[in-house]
Amino acid sequence: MSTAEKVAQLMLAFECDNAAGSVERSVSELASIVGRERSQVCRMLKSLCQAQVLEQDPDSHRYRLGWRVRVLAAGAGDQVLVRAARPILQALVARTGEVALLTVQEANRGLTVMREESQNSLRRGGWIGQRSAMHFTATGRALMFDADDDLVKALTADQFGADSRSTPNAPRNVEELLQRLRIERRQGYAVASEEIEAGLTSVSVPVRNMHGHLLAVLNVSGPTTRMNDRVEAIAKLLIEASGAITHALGPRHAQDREGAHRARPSFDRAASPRHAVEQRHQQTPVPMP
Amino acid sequence: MSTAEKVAQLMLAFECDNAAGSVERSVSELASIVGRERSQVCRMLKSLCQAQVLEQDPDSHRYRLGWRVRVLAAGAGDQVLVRAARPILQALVARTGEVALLTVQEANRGLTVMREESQNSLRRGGWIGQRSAMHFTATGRALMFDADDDLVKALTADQFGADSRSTPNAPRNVEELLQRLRIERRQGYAVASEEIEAGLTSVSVPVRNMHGHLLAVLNVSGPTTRMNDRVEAIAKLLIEASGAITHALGPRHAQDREGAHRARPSFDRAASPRHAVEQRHQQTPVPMP
DNA sequence: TGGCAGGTTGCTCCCAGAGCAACAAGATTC
DNA sequence: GAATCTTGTTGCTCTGGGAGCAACCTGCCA
Repeated sequence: MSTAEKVAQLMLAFECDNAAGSVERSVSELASIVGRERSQVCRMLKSLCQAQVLEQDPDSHRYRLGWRVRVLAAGAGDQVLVRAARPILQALVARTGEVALLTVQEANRGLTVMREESQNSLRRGGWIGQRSAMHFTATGRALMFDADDDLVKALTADQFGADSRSTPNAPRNVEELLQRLRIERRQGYAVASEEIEAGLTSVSVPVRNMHGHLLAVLNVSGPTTRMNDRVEAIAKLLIEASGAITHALGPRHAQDREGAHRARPSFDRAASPRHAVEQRHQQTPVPMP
Repeated sequence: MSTAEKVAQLMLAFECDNAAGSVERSVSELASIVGRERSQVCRMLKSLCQAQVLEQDPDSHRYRLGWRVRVLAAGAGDQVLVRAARPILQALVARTGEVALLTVQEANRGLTVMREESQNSLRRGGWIGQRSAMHFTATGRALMFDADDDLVKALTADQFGADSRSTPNAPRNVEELLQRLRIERRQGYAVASEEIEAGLTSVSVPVRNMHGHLLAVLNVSGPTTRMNDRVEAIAKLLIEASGAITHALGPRHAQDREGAHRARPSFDRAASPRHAVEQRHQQTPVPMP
């Protein structure tokens, strides 16, 4: 492993792994996370402080990510998507009063990359950095709207049974999942109750570019009690919102890998890491409602 | 320079340096920015892609920051401050219809770390990652509200004349600046017209913790035509908002370095890099309005 | 077709990172 | 209060990985 990867690994050890956030880590803690010597980690941390990427609390000696990382992130990811999605997420929050999320695919998980909430919405329901399972979350299934059966199987192969947080509502096996996906594809949105936490319901729809390529998933989550009789209305809003993002992206955004148009920003989807699952989606441009 | 610093330097080369954003860079470009060999940079970039920190466009071969960086940033900086400030910035946007910013101090510059805008506000006026001069911007001067004259001189020593973007309204020398600061301290807020762009007016107030320690600056910017007769009203809103943040931070947030209270997150202010200017502020707890 | 720019890879040399041990300071335990 | 443990940090040595050069390949342009 190269030093650059080690540095990256060390920085990524600061990722929020829950909604609480507030990541401040000690040298020993980090050393055990990345599996390296304390001395090593200590020196590397000092270098990163030098570079203003990290900051160290003078009292507790613990480290955390500096402001510059926050600045960096403003330009991270697919900027066209980010800029198109932001106001639309805000509008969704304004109209529903619930939390709105944008999630991209990372290997065989969903990775939530954007969140907007209203001032009086509950501080619950998905956080930036949350990894979602593919089979028992609305977002995960919406990410698989364009996947053929084989790909669905590959993406969820190791997940059934593994993750115990699934509820009785969740599909028990691949067949149930495929059946559920067929229904949800037809209706154009996915729903899951008790997805992340008990009493939480979320509705998800895919976001596509103008070539029909699935880029991300748009999601609204709220307490089941508030959501129950609004699911369809919210789904309708979400589908409109998704279309609005597609429109805002413009025709020049990305294209299928096969397409030879020479547009500028044209990354696939999320990261495409060295993972067992090859993420080639079936290319079925779905007509925009 | 250690490899870790080089890696950091390379990542920081992706920082947005203007409002346009969209940072996608080629190997050669990056090599010239960090002043190193293309081959070197190329290998380092590949490692960072491996770690999913960067992504490479398969067509153009250019690199950009990945989604994981965006995720990282959600936990970067003073989390307590970030969480307290977010809803208050949103409220300011809602009430004024203009852009609201939060800026911390980084050496002898202001570094804007948070931005909220309304859907119909102009896409202008400060971006995340913007560096502000201390003397001819409202934000810069608000950052110096607690600084004594010597510190002000030190912070702005190399800036007069150097930055040609200053306008006729700007203080020409340290004396004028000090005079202006005295007035602005008394009224509790700083104003600057044509600060960032022509036709843009911005109003700034300091944000403090409950110990009176200056943490950041809150700012609202808009077109001069819309701002002109609202400056005082907006300043009043800003001062209230600043107080609300102070309140939201809670009594446990930080303390003066001298204070021996054992609270948890207690970093000084922004980054405190190896810079010529020692940033020790005069400790004059200013009563909260 | 030839030249050029830009991304990538091979190869060699030597510097910087790995590992160990030790030290200082604070926390914890007896 | 002494002993012990934990944790952050630094010295030192050795070797593996980063630096630098050159070459290769591809797409672009004249």
